[in-house]
Amino acid sequence: MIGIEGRKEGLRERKKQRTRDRISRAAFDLFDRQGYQETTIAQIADLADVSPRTVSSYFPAKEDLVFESFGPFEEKLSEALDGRPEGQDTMEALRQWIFEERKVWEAKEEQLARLHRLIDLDEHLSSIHRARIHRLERLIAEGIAQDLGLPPDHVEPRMAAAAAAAVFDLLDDEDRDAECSIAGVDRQFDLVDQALTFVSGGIQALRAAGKDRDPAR
Amino acid sequence: MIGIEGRKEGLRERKKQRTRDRISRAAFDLFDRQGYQETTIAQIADLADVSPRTVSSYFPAKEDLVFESFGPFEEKLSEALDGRPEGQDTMEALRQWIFEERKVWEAKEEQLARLHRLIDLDEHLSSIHRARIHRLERLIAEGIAQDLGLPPDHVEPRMAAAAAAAVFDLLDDEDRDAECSIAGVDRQFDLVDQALTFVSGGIQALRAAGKDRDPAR
DNA sequence: CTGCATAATTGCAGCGACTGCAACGCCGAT
DNA sequence: ATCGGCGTTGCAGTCGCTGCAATTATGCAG
Repeated sequence: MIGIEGRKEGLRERKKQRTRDRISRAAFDLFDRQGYQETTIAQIADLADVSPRTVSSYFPAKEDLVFESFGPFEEKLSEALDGRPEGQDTMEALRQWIFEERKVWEAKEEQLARLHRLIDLDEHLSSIHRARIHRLERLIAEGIAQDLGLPPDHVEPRMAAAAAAAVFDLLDDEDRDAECSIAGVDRQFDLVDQALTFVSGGIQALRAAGKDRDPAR
Repeated sequence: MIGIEGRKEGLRERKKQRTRDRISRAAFDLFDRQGYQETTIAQIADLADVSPRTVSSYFPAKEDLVFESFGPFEEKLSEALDGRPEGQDTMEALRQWIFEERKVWEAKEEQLARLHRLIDLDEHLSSIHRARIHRLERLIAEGIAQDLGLPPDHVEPRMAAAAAAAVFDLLDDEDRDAECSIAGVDRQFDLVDQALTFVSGGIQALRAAGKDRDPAR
């Protein structure tokens, strides 16, 4: 059945990928032109030259067409935080991770801008986007709680994580304003740095000040 | 045509309200028993003894059945922040508002707990919930930005607002663990106090430290 | 009490997203 | 060339939701 296990898994796979791309492309084309809600699966199928059933089988939910483009965000952050070097705190790991990912984001800059504009325009998409960011926030909260030796649902780690997770919104906003791309990238760098420093400072202060109060929770 | 304009608008209104309640009750009954997704509009209609069409006309979206129970949250917070006394900062206004609302929440404690458990169990509901909280966050961010004399999309106000908005999650968690209701209420008080103090401290520190750096954005 | 204007409720037809199932056709390993 | 399996498709059906038009209930004027 299988020749060499580790083979490129051949022509079939590639064709499948191309179909997936065609569908995705068609979708964004229509989304940009008519909006998300206004675009039907049937239209996408037409433009991609496949049957509607096929679209649904590649992308079980219409939203998947949009959010797949972000890539496996959560997993990546999770790995980055889990695999951080001994002694490095979560905030620093987060900062580093963002600067790593920056390269990827720059490459997809234009696409990301489109994406965010799309999401902003649709309430349903916005909701999902919020939920996704919240999941990142939870990861960060876990990390910080660990750093501070507190239970993961403790107050401060969660406040700090919320603040930290807000950098993603900041970055998203930069994407949205596509024109800023001149000095944009460097400003993003500054922004993140500033923001995360802010939060770290908060955590420090907290660590010192919060000791005399018995921990809630 | 109209007798006394300012009348209680009478019996019709009351009946309508009762119908709305019946539908809502039926819905929660089924949601609790079978889950949100698993419950169909038709079932709700049956149990409430109305036609499916009627359910949809009272609650245009299925989710509305769930989130209406929260009341006009956003509007209330917005008013509270807008109408805060001269000289009082946003954080303090928020704190006060939460302590005001606490009475209302206590009254609906059990219902809120059900609500949160329901929301946690369903991805779609969770998304919407996140979006709702995010809207509160934006209100807070605006307020803080005003306090600090910064544009509303500036870094620090948003970080601080994110942290502040996280108190809602804290409160929600308390609701979720319905058993804690013994010391629960007071602990909520403590929690909020602690949390908001934390954020306020952050803002103070920020105000002092951030002055020498030119404002990003 | 009667009739009437208005409002609430309903049924119906239809759209769009999505799913399970079964058939069909094409790729590629043998 | 053949055959097994996978990608693709069509079909039928479910569910949420909407617009429209008919029907029923309600409250008020006379």
